[in-house]
Amino acid sequence: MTKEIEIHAIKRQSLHRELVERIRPLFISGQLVPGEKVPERELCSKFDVSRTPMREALKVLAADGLVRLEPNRGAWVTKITTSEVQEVFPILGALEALSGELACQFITDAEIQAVREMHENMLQSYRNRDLPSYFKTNQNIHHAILLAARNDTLINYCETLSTRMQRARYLANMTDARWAAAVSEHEQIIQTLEARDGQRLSKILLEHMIHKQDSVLRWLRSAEENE
Amino acid sequence: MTKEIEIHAIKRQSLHRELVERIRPLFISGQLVPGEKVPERELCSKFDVSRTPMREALKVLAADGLVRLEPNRGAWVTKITTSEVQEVFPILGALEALSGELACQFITDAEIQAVREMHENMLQSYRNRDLPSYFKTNQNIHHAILLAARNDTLINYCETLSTRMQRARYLANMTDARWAAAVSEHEQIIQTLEARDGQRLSKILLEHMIHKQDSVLRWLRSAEENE
DNA sequence: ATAATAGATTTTGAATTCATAATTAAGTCA
DNA sequence: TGACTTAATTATGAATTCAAAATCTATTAT
Repeated sequence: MTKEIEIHAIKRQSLHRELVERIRPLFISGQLVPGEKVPERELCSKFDVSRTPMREALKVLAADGLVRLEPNRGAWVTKITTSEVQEVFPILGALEALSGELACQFITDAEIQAVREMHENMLQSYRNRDLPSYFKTNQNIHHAILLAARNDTLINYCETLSTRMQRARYLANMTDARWAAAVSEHEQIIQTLEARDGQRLSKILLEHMIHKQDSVLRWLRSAEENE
Repeated sequence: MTKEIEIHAIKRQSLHRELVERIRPLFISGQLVPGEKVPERELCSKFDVSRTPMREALKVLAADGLVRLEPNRGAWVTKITTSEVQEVFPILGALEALSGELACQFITDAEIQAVREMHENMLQSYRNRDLPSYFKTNQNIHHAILLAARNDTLINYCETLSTRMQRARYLANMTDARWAAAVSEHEQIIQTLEARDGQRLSKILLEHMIHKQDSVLRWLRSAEENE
């Protein structure tokens, strides 16, 4: 029996694209801090590229709202403001609601199974009070549902907005009660996904997002106090 | 009585930003045709800029999905495919629904009045069977509602997606029955806005968007036949 | 004639260069 | 000392340059 050889088109990357992909995580990891200047020259030497592709990448990141370009004064990491949070979360809520609706239509049984397993892992992280691990698995679950929506544009939009909001590390500020509530919300999410009840899933995801927004706003307020 | 002098900060623009704003309309006006190559050099000489800011602008337009960058082969105007339409309209629907909901919260009486006037103008264009004028007023109405949502991020997203879809000039293909239905949907939209019924408005806008999607898909199918 | 190859030309991506704006440092005067 | 000027330095934005890739053209072989 001959096995079909899978041919993948050669994926050629331009430097600016590679840079965008490699700089984006720096916002989440905290290496690029909101309110501070983007060290263009430093990034160029770290990635060993000239200023041209780096500046192209910064233009794209600016279009995504991760940096702000001040004419003749360079690029600055955007701050997370109350008004930004109040703008972005409703959008993210509407889009996650849509992703839930679509996911229920298209997700395979195997994928549901995989999400259930992620959920069990997340529960374990919760029991261990392992916040970083909980956070990662949590994200993986949302990402899996998003993928199941089979809509690349939607994936892009959600990820861009998510990245903007993830820079607020609100989880560090989450109360025990809120954490417990989030876990129970997730149990609902999985059950509704298993039942493939799109309408209900979209509603739950929207509420989940509103709670996240509240957490972030609370975190913001406490962060503002401590400065 | 002394009148307060209004001071506006000096708005400095970078070339690439100016270029993005001036190139975007070329997609709607049809000067940049889906499937064709973006004539980089030609655009540079038309706008009298060097390739650097032009290429920066193209990177941003690519992030918006208006052009596709093929490594070492330049930029191409993205085609409007069935799958793209099926991806984008549901997103646009969700976001317009959100904008309707928010608009009902924030819109002023004066703004509602202005929308009502635009609507009357649109009715006149409809009676005159003046499609371009109808199209323009139609857009103005949607834009006014979007503005009333008081959410800049939402405005950006809706406009970007709208631009992508407007390149499909489906209106040329609209049947008389569909045109009449669209007008009556608009009458509902205005009434619901006047009643400030956010829930209902978001539902109507979503349905309106689904009908638009149908029109575009029909247009696409007929366009495919004629090639 | 058609297909294949080699060379010339053009286009692209990215590094470099250069003028200008912004910032910092040094100097001047009250 | 401290506010104000001015010069030096640095950073930024955009034009230019240059190597590599793609495309086009001419030539040769079948």
